[in-house]
Amino acid sequence: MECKSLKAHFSRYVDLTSSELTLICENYQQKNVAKGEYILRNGEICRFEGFVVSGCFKIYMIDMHGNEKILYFAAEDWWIMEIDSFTNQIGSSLNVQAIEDSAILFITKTAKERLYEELPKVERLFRIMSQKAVVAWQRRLVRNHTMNAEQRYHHFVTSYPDIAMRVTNKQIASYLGITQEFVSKIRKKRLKKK
Amino acid sequence: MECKSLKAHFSRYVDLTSSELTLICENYQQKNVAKGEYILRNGEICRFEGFVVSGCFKIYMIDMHGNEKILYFAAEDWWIMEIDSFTNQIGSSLNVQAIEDSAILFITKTAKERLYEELPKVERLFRIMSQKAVVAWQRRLVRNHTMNAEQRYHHFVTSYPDIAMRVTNKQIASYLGITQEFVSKIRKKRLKKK
DNA sequence: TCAATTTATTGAACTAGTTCAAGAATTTTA
DNA sequence: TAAAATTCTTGAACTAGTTCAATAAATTGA
Repeated sequence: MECKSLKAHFSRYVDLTSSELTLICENYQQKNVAKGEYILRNGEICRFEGFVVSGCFKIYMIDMHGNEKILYFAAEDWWIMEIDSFTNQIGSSLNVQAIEDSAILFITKTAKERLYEELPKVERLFRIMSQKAVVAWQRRLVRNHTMNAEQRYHHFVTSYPDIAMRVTNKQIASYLGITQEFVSKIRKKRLKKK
Repeated sequence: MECKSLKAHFSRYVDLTSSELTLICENYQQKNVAKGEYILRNGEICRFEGFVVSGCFKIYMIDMHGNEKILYFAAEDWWIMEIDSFTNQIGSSLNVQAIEDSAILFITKTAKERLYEELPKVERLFRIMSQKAVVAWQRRLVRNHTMNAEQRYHHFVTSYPDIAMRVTNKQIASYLGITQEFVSKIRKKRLKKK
């Protein structure tokens, strides 16, 4: 199976022989997901862990006011999973929806568990990736506390220019925790400057 | 060595025999930290991973305006570490300071690495704990996006009543990402209601 | 291809939270 | 135990960001 990008991704974190990489990747299956399709809905139990090969997803929550709050976007080389729901087989609090025609590689819970047993290095791999994720979430929280909306918008479009071009302003607003209208005003101000 | 609370903490995540627990805990050393003392400063390389036995710490960053931004408080049974700095031996972006006379159990990088080799279950343990941490940071971000300052204050004091009583309002304000003055106004409003 | 729907823009009125300043209360230090 | 330092409180003026409403632009669907 074609799983080059996943192999490259894993190799960034842990040294793996090519037979180890093959063993790991044998557990992943490819799946195409059409734009608009959900691969996980709030309340469902997450039975897979996915890696984006192509396309883009939004991962969001519905807040207490019924509004969609985008937690993050997942394009090529990003993970889509609801760790809590996947590990503990409890209802998911997140929704994962394709915002482009996409392809993912996914692994089931059973296969993942077998893989952890078969190859303990996989524990290390996911430990390291999770620790990286913690750092990233901490940094995002600090950015939210120290930067104003305009600075956060600027940070987003310069840090993730590819994503910024592929998603709507409304979605960027939701991700940044501000209103669509305010994003529009920020953009107007930025256009003037140039 | 006395390391009951650490053993109990580990046992919550992975099933470990008492000899495994003992093996793990042999790698931890106890240390007393006086109020005000730093166990890690911005720029230093984090050479340990700590677990709070008693007392309380604040983990904070200095933002672009020179202001202290508290990322979290760590009291009994919480971890104090700078994952990024510890794992990659790069300069820390965080400061960790005792805000009460405290005692911690800590492990050095060398001991931690040996432990991962000796007992692969430790990889799993820290993988699971990191994954829990990711979920917690995600939830906090969503709370920041969906709740106003008053609701966040309320959430904090009801979720962590013990911490709320031990830290100053200024510190709570920093943790919540609002001003000290506004916390004062929220408190006034809440007192009136009762 | 055209109608329907969603998204983007704009402005005016508003509000949650900030800033500044000054005095009161508490904590720390010597 | 007094002096010094920090924290807390309060009010007035301000501002970043919201809300609402209406129109324009873009996207989607049959």
